[in-house]
Amino acid sequence: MNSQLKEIAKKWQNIWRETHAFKSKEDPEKKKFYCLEMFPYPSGKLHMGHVRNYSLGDSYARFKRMQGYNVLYPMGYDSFGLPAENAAIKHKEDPEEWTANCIAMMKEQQEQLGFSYDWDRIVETYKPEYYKWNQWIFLKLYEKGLVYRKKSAVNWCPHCHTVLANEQVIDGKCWRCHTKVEVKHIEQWFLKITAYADELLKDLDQLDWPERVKVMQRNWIGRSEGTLVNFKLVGSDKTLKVFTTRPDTLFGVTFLVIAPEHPVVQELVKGTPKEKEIKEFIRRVVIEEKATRTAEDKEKEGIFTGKYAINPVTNEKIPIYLANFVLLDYGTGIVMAVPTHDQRDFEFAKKYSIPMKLVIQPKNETLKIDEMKEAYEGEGVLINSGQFSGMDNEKAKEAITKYLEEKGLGKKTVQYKLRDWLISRQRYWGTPIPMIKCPKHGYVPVPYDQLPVKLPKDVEFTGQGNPLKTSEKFVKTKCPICGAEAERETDTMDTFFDSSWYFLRYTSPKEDKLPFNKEAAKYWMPVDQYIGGIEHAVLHLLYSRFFTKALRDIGLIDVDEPFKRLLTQGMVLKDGEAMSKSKGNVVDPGEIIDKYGPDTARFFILSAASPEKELEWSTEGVDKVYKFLNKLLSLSKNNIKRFRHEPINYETLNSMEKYLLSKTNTTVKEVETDIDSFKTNVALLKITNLTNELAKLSSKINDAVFEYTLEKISLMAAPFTPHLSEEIWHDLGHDTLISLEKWPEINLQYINRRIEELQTIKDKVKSDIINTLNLVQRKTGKTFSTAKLILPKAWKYELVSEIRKQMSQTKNKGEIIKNIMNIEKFKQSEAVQIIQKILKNPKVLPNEDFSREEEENFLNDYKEELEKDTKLKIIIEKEEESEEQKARTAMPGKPAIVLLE
RNA sequence: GCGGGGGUAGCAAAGCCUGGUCAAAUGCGCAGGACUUAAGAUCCUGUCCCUCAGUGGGUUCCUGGGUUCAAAUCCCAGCCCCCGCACCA
Repeated sequence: MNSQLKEIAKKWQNIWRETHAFKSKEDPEKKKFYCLEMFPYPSGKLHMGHVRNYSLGDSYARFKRMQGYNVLYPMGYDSFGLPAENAAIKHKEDPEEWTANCIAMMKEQQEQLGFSYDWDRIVETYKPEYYKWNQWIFLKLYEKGLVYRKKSAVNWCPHCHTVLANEQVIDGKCWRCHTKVEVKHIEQWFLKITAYADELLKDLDQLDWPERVKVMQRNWIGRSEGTLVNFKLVGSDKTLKVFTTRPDTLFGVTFLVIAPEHPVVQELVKGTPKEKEIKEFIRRVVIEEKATRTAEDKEKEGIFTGKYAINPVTNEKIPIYLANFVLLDYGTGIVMAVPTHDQRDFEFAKKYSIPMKLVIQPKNETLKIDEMKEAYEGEGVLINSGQFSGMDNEKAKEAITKYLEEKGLGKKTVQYKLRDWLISRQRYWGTPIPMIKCPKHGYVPVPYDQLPVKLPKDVEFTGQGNPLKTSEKFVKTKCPICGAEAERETDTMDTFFDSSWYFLRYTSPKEDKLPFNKEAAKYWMPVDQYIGGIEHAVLHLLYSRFFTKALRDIGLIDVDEPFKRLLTQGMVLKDGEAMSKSKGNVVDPGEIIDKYGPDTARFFILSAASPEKELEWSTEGVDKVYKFLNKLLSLSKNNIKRFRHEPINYETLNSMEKYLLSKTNTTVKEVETDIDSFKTNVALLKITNLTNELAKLSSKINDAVFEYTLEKISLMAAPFTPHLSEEIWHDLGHDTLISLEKWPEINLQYINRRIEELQTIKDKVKSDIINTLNLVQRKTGKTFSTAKLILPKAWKYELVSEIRKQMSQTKNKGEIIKNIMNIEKFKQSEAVQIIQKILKNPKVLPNEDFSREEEENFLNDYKEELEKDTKLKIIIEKEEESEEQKARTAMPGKPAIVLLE
């Protein structure tokens, strides 16, 4: 018994493998469904986060398959990256071997869990057959002008010995090793993601993604509309361009501030008496790390350049400062300062005693410069603003911009926070950037027919510098244009390049003419359901969107967005904390599978919490699931003789059988919608409930109904516990695979809400009898042998129906009472009580029309069971119209109970 | 500061969109019972307060208002918590 679930799992996994059950191919006749999880970095071992991710994806893929979709559900490995290289440095291992090993181990665990991947489509990014196409895409992007080289201040991680993209710096620290990043000024390769800024922003609206992910991307792209204003430099014909979102405050500008490292500064101060002092300031500010410089509490520091500019609308001469808070890479790196209406400018002006000018007056108060303790950033009416005075400030934004445009002093413009994507990495284990540096021709792309540029094997891993540089064979090459001695680029690509299009490769993983087959991609794309962690909200998920748009413009695909629907799954916790080695609270999936088998692990991780929420790992919970699954299995194993495939004759069924049929069908219906909307935990709960009902009623129902119900349960459970379901399906006498079966259709004729309702009344009656018995025996010391159940008077049933009718017609309480009082057959004094009870607490009003006979029949069917459970003789009686009843009879739907000695 | 998500019984967690079978699913914990030589497992029952042999009454779903015959659910205001972004001009 103990290992039965495990054995079953192995058995069916083998059968799936041998029959290629989950092989997928394009079929224009069928509706496709592309279900995908973020592919893992192959660390060698699965963790619970993986298990959760893939269990969610697999159950969904299986579900869609059962719904009749042609499902693409692949798996691969994001297998370039630092761990392999670090292993090479530390243990002298070959990164390629190391990686292949890790993949093999990981794949084995995934297979043990029974995920229904089409393994023939495996994609491994470290293989030349894959990264060749990275290089191909790089060159295409280069042709499109989307790749360029630029010297700039970049983030350098001293621990990883490489540069990082902006997206990979979190709180001034490296996303991988959490080392503080440093600033370096070097020339690097960039991808022009900013060319798609507007589209990346706009298309977010059409995505079925969690709102917070969309918000994070919106923030990251950071679009702001504003105005570019030209300020003339005094004593020169140069102009300084300034970006502002507040052109309405232009008349209040009393100084300009420039980022210290702005190139124009050198020019500005050259040969002036202040030159030395300013250069000192720049050095001090710029050398400081980026992180501390942009910290919120950083003291605002500045220095006067000795130069002046002209405010284009007032023609006033205003001083030019440098300050540490102005960022070179946002806007133009030059800011116009309005101390009265910007808090930062206000503080700066106070500190350096720069004059202020009020240009916006709020409606409810009157500001005076001398009394201001902080800047006024709200709305108001313009003052001291020439022809614009008196205008509402929001209107003035447009009016002043228009004025500037007419006079050639500025123009409307849009700014983004999004920066271009720096993809150079000074590490070995990545895709070589296919460029060659010729002394004569500069950087020259490697011709397409020379791809792939393979990673050399003759490199040294010292932990210092880029290992690629140590391979002479790799570095030394010829210029493709002139044939002269030239050097290969030794930078490799950011691994996020690999993961930005891998989902396309799955559609035709063996294609060798292009990165992927256009027709296949056209059929399968976009990914209908994508599942992964929130941590990629602005990394992988943004880059992939960019690639999709770029590849569309290259003409390879015709979709705008890669991932239609996204689920970000919650973390798996232990004792309220994330599992981590340092905390020693890691639960190893391998051990769990080994102990309980894959179905238990899958079922638990899917049922313990809703998918997007955090999940608390619980050993007791796993035990419970294990017991439950064993119970389900024995429900099949112990009843195999009952599976005789006899048709159900509805008319002859007893109440319990009818109840079970009804419950089964409503469950099928509900579970289907629950799974579709990823209420996986709720779906499993309902399946569990039905199974428990079946187990409870097992001996009281006929074989046909038993078989019917178990079959539906096995089908509903198939996406979650596929091995167990296959086994039951097999026990039931089918020779097909349940994994490839259709989702059960519901039989509306079997659905009878009334009978389900009565079932709950029956349970209630039983507990009422038992409770009453216990209580009365304790209090009176008497023993009882008989319980009389008294069904309320017939007219009460009619009364309830009448009240329902009235309530559907009017909402006026008084009117309802009056109408009913006019009906003579109801006993007025009691009727009023009932009506008032119902109106006060409408839940006592049953949904369906009641009939006393129906209820009586139902209770009679259960009489035997009640007698057994309560050890009392049960008498069911009707409360007669004339009879003076001692027991105050309950509302219809629930009989009164009288105990007899 | 901007934006997103939340606050439900001892705990965890459904319900809220689509108001009424909601004193509120389910799980854990706790209590009682059945079975058992016993333990375990399993099953049943109870678990806001009061009362009663049963119908019942009272007070609950962050706080305060509102809409409605009827609010955990809809609307308004406030408090608190979590997350993302942020010297962005």
